[in-house]
Amino acid sequence: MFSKACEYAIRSVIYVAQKSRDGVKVGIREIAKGIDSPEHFIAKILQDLSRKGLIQSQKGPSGGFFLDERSLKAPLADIVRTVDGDEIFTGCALGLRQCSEAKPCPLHHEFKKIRDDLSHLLQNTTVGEFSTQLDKNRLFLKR
Amino acid sequence: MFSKACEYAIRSVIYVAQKSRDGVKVGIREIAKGIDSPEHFIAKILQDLSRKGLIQSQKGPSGGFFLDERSLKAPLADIVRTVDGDEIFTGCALGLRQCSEAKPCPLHHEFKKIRDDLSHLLQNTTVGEFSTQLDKNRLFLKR
DNA sequence: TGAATAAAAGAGAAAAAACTCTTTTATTAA
DNA sequence: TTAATAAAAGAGTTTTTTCTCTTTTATTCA
Repeated sequence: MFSKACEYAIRSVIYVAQKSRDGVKVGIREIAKGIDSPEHFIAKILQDLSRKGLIQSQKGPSGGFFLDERSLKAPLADIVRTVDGDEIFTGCALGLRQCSEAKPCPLHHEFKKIRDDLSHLLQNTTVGEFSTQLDKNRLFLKR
Repeated sequence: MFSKACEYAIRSVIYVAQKSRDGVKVGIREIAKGIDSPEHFIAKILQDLSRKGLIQSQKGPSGGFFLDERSLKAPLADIVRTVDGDEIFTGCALGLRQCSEAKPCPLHHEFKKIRDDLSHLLQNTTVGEFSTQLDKNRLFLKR
């Protein structure tokens, strides 16, 4: 469904969101431990998200990653699109480049619903909305 | 969503299904042209499906691939499961190994619906059911 | 029976994705 | 103003996926 990079990106950002709500910046090592992922790999991914403004960062002592108000309200779709492109939102299930209403692949019509549901889910879910449930151990980001 | 191999597999099998309805066997070169895919690559994939009985084949002159009655009625889910495993049917959206009702990832509950819809679609769609629409150029398998 | 045909099998090469390690740059605070 | 810290950047390696080429085996039919 999503690439590994994208899975890590979503988990990282949700992890950072939770910490940010308490005004805490968090280092890459802690994020890696918090979501059980390869440290250097997610470093690259977060650098990318940072450059694109989906996550904030600060260098130096007491630095780390955090999310500003705006980023906390961003939909997960933004993260997915940045890491994986919009294949998942618009691509053909069978890989046809020109699949469309006019020239549909065999799965086109049925698949549209599923893709749309997925799009809406990702578009209507924000990065910051899981903090409370994570605090209460009703949701998990690792294992 | 699906791997390239799986996309080609589905397109190949649907292509062969259409020909099989007319009792025609079809060679790998024709399939490759018919679905616009790399010939040797799909050869491997079809060999695998053949070993597992999801497609039939015959060597030698006037040989080729075809589908028997049973295979024509098989759900697309069988093809997907054979090529890509059942990650897509049961895997966690965020890549957690132990994601479950009891220990859900942040997307678990919402995602379940989408995954279930996808499962049902693939389970209720048979390999052979597109032939008529393909004949009428209402559906397409390449480009 | 033997030449032609077509899938099966073997053995890769190329490209992409996943992951690692090292060096550099920016920032803080003592 | 310097030592420590932490992200950014650069430069890989490893693994997986995608794709290719060659040889072998089975089958047909002339």
